[in-house]
Parts: sequence; C-alpha cells; structure tokens
Amino acid sequence: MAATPTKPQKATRRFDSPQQEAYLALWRTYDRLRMFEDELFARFDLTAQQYNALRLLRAEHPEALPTLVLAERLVSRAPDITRLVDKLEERRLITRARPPENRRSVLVAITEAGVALIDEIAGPLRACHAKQLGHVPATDLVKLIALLKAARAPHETDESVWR
Amino acid sequence: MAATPTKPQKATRRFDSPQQEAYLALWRTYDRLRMFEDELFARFDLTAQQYNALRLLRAEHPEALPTLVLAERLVSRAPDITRLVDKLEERRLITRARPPENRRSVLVAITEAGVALIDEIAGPLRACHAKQLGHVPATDLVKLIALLKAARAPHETDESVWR
DNA sequence: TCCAAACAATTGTCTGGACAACTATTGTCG
DNA sequence: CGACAATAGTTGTCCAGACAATTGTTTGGA
Repeated sequence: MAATPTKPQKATRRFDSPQQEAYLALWRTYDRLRMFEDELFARFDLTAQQYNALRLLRAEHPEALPTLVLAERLVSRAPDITRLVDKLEERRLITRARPPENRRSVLVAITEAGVALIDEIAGPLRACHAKQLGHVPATDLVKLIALLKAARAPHETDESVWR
Repeated sequence: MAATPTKPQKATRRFDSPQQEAYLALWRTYDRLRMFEDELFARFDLTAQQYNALRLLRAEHPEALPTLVLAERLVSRAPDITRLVDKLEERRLITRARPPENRRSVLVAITEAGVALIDEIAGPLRACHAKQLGHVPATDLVKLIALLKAARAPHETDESVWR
C-alpha cells in the first residue's frame, strides 16, 4: 500500500506501539543502571549473575541447594549454570557435593570465604544502588516495583519461585 | 560485630534496600520480556541490537549516519559496533561509505533489502509486543514509561540523543 | 611545514551467554 | 529383573559483549 501523497508520514514516528516504547524504555533503563553494578562487581572479579548466585546461597547458608534449583532462582536465565558454579568453586567461594542418597544431584553451598566476600561487598553495593536509584522518591520506587511485577507476571512460570 | 543473640535476624530479608529490589525487579522483568523478542529476531537471524540498528537507520533513510553516531543511539552500549555493522553489511542490509571530504568517518545507510526486512518483521514484532505487554492497561504503560525515564534520567549523558 | 593531539573506526583477545548433544543416575512398569 | 523413560548435570561449540591497543585521518599550533 502506498503512503498518502498529500500528507507525508509524520517524520519518523519513534515507536510502533506503546508496548514497544515500554519495552525499549525498560531495556534502556536496565542498560544504564547496569553500568554501575557491572563496574562495582568487576572490582571484586565477579559478574552480576555470579554475585546473585552467591546472594541466594547466602540466604540458604549453611544449607545447600541443588544446582538447577539455584539456576532457576537466578534473576536471569542461566543455561551455563555449570560453568558459573565451576568458577565460584575454583575460587573456593562455594562447595559442591554429590549426596550419596541421590547421586544425580549436586548440592551447592556457600563457604565462609563466600559469606565474607558478600559481606565485604554489602557496603559498596548499597552505595551503588544509591547512585543508581537514590534520586527516585520512595513512593515512586514502590510504584515502579509494582508495575514491573505486573508487567512480567504472566511470564513467570511459578510465581512463588522468583519473588 | 556479632549478631544480637536474643533476637535472630528475621530469616533472610530478601532485599537489602528498596533500590536493590527495584533494580532486581527491573533486571528480572527485562530478562523475562527479552525472551520473546530474542525468539522473534532469531527467526530472522538477527539480534535485538542488530534490529535496533536497522530500525534507527530506517528512520534516517535514505540518509546515512556515521558509525559512532549510530552506536550511541543504540538502546544498549555497543563497543563492538564495527562488527555489528560488519555483519549487517555482509548480508547487504546496510552499506558503508567513506566520504572523500572526511575520510575518518564511515557513513552507514540501510539498503532497500534492509528496509524490506524491517517491513517484513513489523507485523510479527507487533504481535510479539502484544504477547510481552498486551496485558498491561494503557494507563499503566504510560506510568511505567514515565517512571523508567525518571529512573534513568540522571544517567543519560545527553537527554536529546536517546529519547 | 611538521609534529602532536584529537578524532573515528578497527582489530586482537578474552570472557560470558546460548543451545544442543551427551553422560550418569534413578525410578518404573511390563 | 531388564529395558526405557525421566531426572540432573556436564560438555562441545559457536557467537556476542567488553576492553584495550592500534591504525588511519584531520586539525591546530610551534
């Protein structure tokens, strides 16, 4: 179909739909804020995803989690969970064990060194979050959190897992 | 410092701060919604970032953009803009040219084949956005977009560039 | 005019993310 | 009890993202 010749398209509508605009805004905002976290974690030789794994294991400490349970609790999908765990194990931040009663699974637990690292990061991380979002009023943060939750809700397979 | 022994920490507070909660919600939501786009673009052998480059070039069509100008308009930072452009050029979706009057820069423009591909994707992409965010009421989308903009505002170097 | 600084992009290299194929272990059903 | 399916991770391989170092080009002085 040809464009109406008498009335040229309004020069480059920026977005095709409100949904596209929202998604791009989400992506852009994530990308901008991520810079701060990436820089922080890099100082500790970690990726954000690695930190998150440690954080989840810390919450279980001193208990352990099966590898794939850990994987599905991570913020971002992790098909390479094995190698993520490999790296943390090499650095002795976590341990792996095959329980004799079910040798299929591998239980992962955070070590004392891992806990110590998390604790060391806690302060700088709070500072980082303040730089990221400290300018947003608390009430707006609450609204944002709620809107984001509603946005992803239909795409969470099990609402109880990632909260 | 030891924890108060008489009153153990409330078993695992999930987030250290509202800012952390908001950031993780942002990350999680981005990750969930991204799946849909990734799957769509993969059907056309594109990444989301490549599509975005094409989309921006389409908006300039038939004009061209210097490589680094394109790079900074992309949603996500692209230190590897050269190779991104390489791949699109190989597929004849864009062209590159060194203008004789300033041989430092490289001007990138979308080809007719590129425009055709974008147009082919338009329909399925709208469907994808509907799957992603179709369940969110329009008024909430507007609020979400505004909150996200406010969240990243201090971290945009030049507000006019990414809109 | 010639050299240094600034600019624009490219290249080398390493690491992480994604997907599929594979191995090992356990459960189950004829 | 023996084969097959299901479960839980691991490995191979490829590609994208990140960062630093480098090349080629232009400009602005000394």
